[in-house]
Amino acid sequence: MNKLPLSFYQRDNPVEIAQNLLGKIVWTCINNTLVAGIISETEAYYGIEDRACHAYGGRRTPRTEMLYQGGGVAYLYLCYGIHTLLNVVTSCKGTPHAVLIRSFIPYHNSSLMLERRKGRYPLSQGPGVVSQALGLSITHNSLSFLDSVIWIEDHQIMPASVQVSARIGVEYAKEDASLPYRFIATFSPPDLTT
DNA sequence: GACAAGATTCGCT
DNA sequence: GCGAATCTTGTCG
Repeated sequence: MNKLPLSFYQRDNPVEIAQNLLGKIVWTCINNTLVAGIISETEAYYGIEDRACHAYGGRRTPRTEMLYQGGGVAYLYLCYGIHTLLNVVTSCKGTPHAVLIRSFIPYHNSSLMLERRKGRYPLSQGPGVVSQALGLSITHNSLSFLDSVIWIEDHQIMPASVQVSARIGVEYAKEDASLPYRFIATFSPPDLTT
């Protein structure tokens, strides 16, 4: 097992970490059952300077407090009252940077993901869908990636190519909405599912 | 205490 | 392609 160390998360640049997370493997063990996926799409949220970030302008509320706790924990929140979105908190204590996991490629136990998705496809594309497939809900907010039921490993899988674009669904962030903070990886072979 | 809006998904037209 | 679903959070009074 090659769990990512705290030093991976506590670097200061979430854009770099968002790119580095591509090809890493995210695991969850919920109800004593393992599932895993190869991270294939991420978005960076650049703390207080980023209008799209919940902590823009240094805002501190009960919800955003999590973002200030220092890298290496999970930030999950409910979007549109329906969907749970999974973020990786990065940087050090006091700096509210985060990376949103938007999609992954099923790597282990895709049959359980299909069950959790109620037979629907896609299995693991889209931020709300990612949380469903991994079995996560807001009750898993604040969990540590170093010592809990969710963690990320490095299996030395490198993307074959990486596409960069503007983030999705953040039009309200005005000029920051067009920043190139979204990263989409393709792999070779394209389907590594076990 | 009330209200508007949201880092989305799904089903139907 | 469009609109409903659904509820927490943040802001304002």
